[in-house]
Amino acid sequence: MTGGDTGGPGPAWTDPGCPVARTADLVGDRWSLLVVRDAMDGARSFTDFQRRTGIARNILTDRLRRLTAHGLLTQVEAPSGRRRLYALTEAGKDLFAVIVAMRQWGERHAFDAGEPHSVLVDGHGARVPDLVPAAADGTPLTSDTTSVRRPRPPDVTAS
Amino acid sequence: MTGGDTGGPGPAWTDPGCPVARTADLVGDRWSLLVVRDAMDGARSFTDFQRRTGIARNILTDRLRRLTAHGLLTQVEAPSGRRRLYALTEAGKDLFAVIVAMRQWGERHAFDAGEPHSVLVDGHGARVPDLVPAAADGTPLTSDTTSVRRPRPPDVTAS
DNA sequence: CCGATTGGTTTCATTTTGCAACCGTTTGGA
DNA sequence: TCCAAACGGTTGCAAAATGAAACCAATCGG
Repeated sequence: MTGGDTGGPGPAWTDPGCPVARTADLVGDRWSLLVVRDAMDGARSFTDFQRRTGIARNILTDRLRRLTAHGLLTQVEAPSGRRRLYALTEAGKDLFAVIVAMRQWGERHAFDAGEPHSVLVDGHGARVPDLVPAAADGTPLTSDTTSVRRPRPPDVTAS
Repeated sequence: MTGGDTGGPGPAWTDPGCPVARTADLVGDRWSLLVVRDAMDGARSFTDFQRRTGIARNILTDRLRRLTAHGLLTQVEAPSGRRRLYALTEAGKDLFAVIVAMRQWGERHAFDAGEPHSVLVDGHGARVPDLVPAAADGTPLTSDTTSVRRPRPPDVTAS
C-alpha cells in the first residue's frame, strides 16, 4: 500500500518548535495543498479531485486519507445516495489565508506579463485584495522588520 | 547529480493557469519553504541552512540552486572574504506573507494547548497579528464567500 | 439485465530523498 | 610555515515516495 499512516505526521515533526515546519509537514507536499484548493473550489468526490488535479489515483487515495486523518477533511454521506464525499473541516477551511497568500505570490512572481491565470473574486466579482502582514497599528511588516522568538529549547543536559 | 535543471520548473507547470499551483511547483516541497524561512531569519551560508533545517547536504545543494535559478535567492560575495553567501531577492522576501500565513495556521491547528513554539514578533516585540483575507471594504472573506474566476481555457478544437 | 461510473487497490517502474564517505579549497592558529 | 579544522560541496548507494496502468467490486442509469 502507498502510505497509510494515521495520526501524526509519522514518527516526529521535522522541526517540533516551528509552526511553519509543522504546517509544511502536514500540507507541504506537491498535492495536499492542491487538494485543499480544489475542495475550497467545490470539489467533493474522488473523481472530482482526480480530474481537477490530475494526480495519480493511488496517491490521491493516500492524500485524502492523510488529510482526513489530520483533520483537514471529513467524509460525509451524500444526502441522497451512498457515495462518499469529502468536505473541508474548519481547520481545512482555515487554510484559506495560506492558499490566498500563495495565489497572490504566484500572480506576482510566477507569470509573465499578460499571461492569463485564474483570479479569486469575492461575492461581487471584485478581486480579493493583497494580503499584507501588518503590525497592530497597521504598519506593514516584512521579514526585515520582524524576528522569530524561540521558546526555551528542551534542556538536554541530562546529569 | 540530484536535480540540476534551471529555468522553469521542468518541462511544464502542474496546472498552468493556477497561481496557487505555480507557487506550489516552485516552493511546494518539504524543504524549499523552510530554506526561505531560515533565510528570512538570518541564514546566509550553506552550513547555516544545513544546520537549521537538518536537510541532507546534496538536497540542500539542489534546493539552493533551484531557488537561485527561480529568482528567490541570489549568491552574494561576502564583504571581506571569499565565501559564497545566499540572500533573498525581492521575490523571495515577498514570500513573507505565505510563511506568516503558514506559521499562524500551524499555531492554531498543529499544536496542543500549552505546547511551546516559536513566535513571530515585530520590532517592539509584539506578536504579529493574524493575517485575514478581506474584501476592499474590510469584510473578512472565506472560501465560502469567494470563488475562482478561470481564464478562457486554451481552445483545443483543432480543425 | 447490461453497460458505464465510482472509488478504490495492486503491481511495477521511475524519481526523489537521505545517509555517509570523500574532496579540494580556504581559514585560523601554533 | 605547517597542520588542523571548517566550508561548500560531490559521489555512490539504499530507501522511500511517486506515477502509470491494469484490475475489481459495488452501484447507477436506463
